[in-house]
Formats: sequence, structure tokens, C-alpha cells
Amino acid sequence: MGQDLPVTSYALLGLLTFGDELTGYELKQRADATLRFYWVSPAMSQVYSELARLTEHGLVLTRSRRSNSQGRSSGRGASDGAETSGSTTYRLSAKGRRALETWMRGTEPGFSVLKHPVALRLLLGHVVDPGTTIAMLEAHVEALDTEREALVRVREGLRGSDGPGQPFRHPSLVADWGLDYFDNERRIVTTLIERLHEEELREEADG
Amino acid sequence: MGQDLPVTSYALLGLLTFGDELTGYELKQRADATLRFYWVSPAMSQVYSELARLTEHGLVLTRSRRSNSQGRSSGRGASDGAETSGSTTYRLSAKGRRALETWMRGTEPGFSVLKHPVALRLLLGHVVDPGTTIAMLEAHVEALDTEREALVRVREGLRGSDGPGQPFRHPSLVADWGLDYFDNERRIVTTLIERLHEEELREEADG
DNA sequence: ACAGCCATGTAACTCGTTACATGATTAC
DNA sequence: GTAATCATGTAACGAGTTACATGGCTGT
Repeated sequence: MGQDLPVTSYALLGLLTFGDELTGYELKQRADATLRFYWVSPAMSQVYSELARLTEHGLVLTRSRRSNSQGRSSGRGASDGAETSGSTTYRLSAKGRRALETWMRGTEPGFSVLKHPVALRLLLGHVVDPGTTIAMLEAHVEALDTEREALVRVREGLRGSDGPGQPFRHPSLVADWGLDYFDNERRIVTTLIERLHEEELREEADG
Repeated sequence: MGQDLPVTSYALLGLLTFGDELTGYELKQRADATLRFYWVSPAMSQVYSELARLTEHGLVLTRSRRSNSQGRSSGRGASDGAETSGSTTYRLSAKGRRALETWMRGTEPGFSVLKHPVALRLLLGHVVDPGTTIAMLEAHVEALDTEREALVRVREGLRGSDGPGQPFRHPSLVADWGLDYFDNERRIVTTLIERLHEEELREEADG
């Protein structure tokens, strides 16, 4: 009991706690919309293989549309020849919900990991000319604006059920967190650009 | 020309641009000290395998201590029986420096990826009781303080050569960025804790 | 009819980790 | 002498990606 799955499995499982029954495709879209800001967007193929694993462990239940051979993917035997077409939806099982609770209460979250290629390249700024670094940072500010806008749209979609006790309360808190993060990062990077600009001008003046 | 290496390879290569000649072990320590805040800390074993690859590509040069069989690890032949002991140091080659420049100028950095287990669990806060979520956030604040302190020590170590034009100018800029990030995150999370506390009290009052 | 999205997977591969194994040097 | 740190790797594995393959369904 309590075989450990990777965090991404629980993340996908968690996306199924918001009520509905989703296809792998829809789950991927949900991950792209929200999960990608705080975790990752797994590839389509990974979504399907994670769902297969979650099904094996009994943490999700399946239902087929437009075809018989309903649910459960009962194990191991021969004779499965009718899974040709139609989509499969997945929903959280009672066991899945318990597993999620156990995971959230019983395991340490661990610290966040940031893979920030822009910061990495700034660290190595002495390798290239200042102009290159400044241009990179300016492009990053634009990218931040784009990402922020996307998150704003997500946040907007939660309005109406984002109050205390309502279903999207926690997603909206996390979205606010993300928006604040973007604002702050924009401010920092803008300041950095100014600092680098000043230095460059001073250097040109001196020779 | 221009075979693409993973970003982590360039990150390690970049750590060799600050002058000295390092062993794999020392390189790992450097990565642990600074790189881990903006990128990742590769495992010891990966440091060695990356160094082997960088050597193959001619981007770093090796030197042996306390033993003959010096440098270059010239290829492919039979007869290598004297690599028993002593440490090997690595330094950036001219080709390596060119490769790094090309990479920094010619490839898109891409957007940052954040794997934030605390944010993920906050997103799923409706699965557990508010107390669990609040406790998790409080633990996160403590972890932030610890990490921030570690970064402060790194920043302090750069003092004296962190001015414009000096060798650790860019590392110090990135460190300042990181410190600001930690400050901001602490502020956000503290606010979130307060919000959740208020809600919990109100809920208890209402029943 | 064709484009674009919905829907599901397989195969090959790389990155990166943990566990394991070995031995030298330094500090107490 | 023995514990900690320095130093270097190998082997097995898992997570996650890209490329590929397939086909249905929907709007124009």
C-alpha cells in the first residue's frame, strides 16, 4: 500500500478532482492551461501513459463512448479486439482520492526547482557583449508579458466560483500567486536592463 | 559544426569561464553553490559524464595530477592501464569558448520552467483540510529563509569583484535577482497564509 | 475535398537520478 | 586508526521528449 508514483502522476490525478470526467486529450489541455505555470505540461504521449498507469493502480476509472467494452480494462487475458475507435473518459476513483489525500498529507513537498535559461545566460554575461545580454533581457520581458496575459485569461475563467469555500478557490489563489510572480519578475528584469544600460554608457564614455 | 548539447552541458562549460582549472568534484561544488538557484545541480555522476562528453568534443582540456598519462585522453586505441589514481582538472579550450559564445548568441533561451510542489499542492488544497495547507505554507516560508541565507552567503563571497567590468559582475547581478525573488515569494506566501487563516476563522464562526 | 481539430497510442531516445563500488588524502 | 572529505567512475533505471502512425469527426 502506498506505492510511490512520480509527482506528475499526482498532478494529473489532482486535475481530475475538479468534478468532471475527462478524456486524455482534455486532460492535456487542462494541464497546458494551468499546470504548466507551476509544474510542467507533460507531452500528449505521457498523459496517456500516466493514465494507463493510474488505471492499472485503480486510481482512476474509465468509461468508453461510442463503443461497448466498457471500463475497467480488466486484466491480463487475451481477447481484446474491439478497442478500435471512440474516446475514453477518466474519472477519479475513491481509491484515487484516498491516494491523493495520503500523498498530500504524508509526503514532504520538497523545495521548488527553477530552470531559468535567461538567468543562466545572464550569469555568463561576460562571455558576450553587453548588447546581446540586454537584448535577451528585453525579449524576456516581452515573453513575461505574453505569459502573464495567458495566466490572466485563466484567472478570469475562474471568476464566479473563486470565493472561499467555492470549487475554484485554490486554483484562483495559485493564479494570483503566479500573477504576482510575473509582476515581480518584470520589475526585476527591467531594473537589470537599466543597470546594464548605464554601465554600457559609462564604459563608452571612458573608453 | 554546432552539434547541439543539452543546456546543462553549456552551464557546466560556463562555470569554467571564470578563470580556474577545476576537478569534477570542485565543479560539482560550484554548481551546488550557485547554479542550483537558477538551473539544476547535476548529480556527481552526471558531472563526470558531461565532462567526458565535453572532452570528446574538444570543448575542455584535461590535465592530470600526480601521475603521467597527461591530458587529451587520446582516442580509441588499446592500452590504457595507468589511469589508476590522482585527480584530473578541466579547463575551457578556445574551441569551448567559441562554442559557448555561439550558443549564447545563436540560440533562443526559451522560457523558464518552474517546478513548484508547494504551489501544486496549494492548487489541490480542497482535497485536504485548511490546517494542512497552512502548515505546508508555513514550512515553505522557513525553507525560503534557509535558501535565502545560503544565497546571501554566495553573494557575500562575490564582494570585492562584483563591480562593473569585474569578473563576478554578472554572477552578482543574478544573485541579486535571486534574493529579490526570495523576498517576493516570502511576501506572497505570508499573505496567502493570512488569507487562509481568516477564511478558516470565519468558517468556524459560521459553522 | 480538404483543413484542422479531436483522440490515441508506439518506439526510440536522452537526460538525469540513485545505488553501488573503489580508493586516496586529510584531520583528529 | 578511523572518520570525513576528496575523487572518480559504472550500472540500472525512470521520467519525459520527439517522431511517427493512425483514424474519426467537423466545418467550409
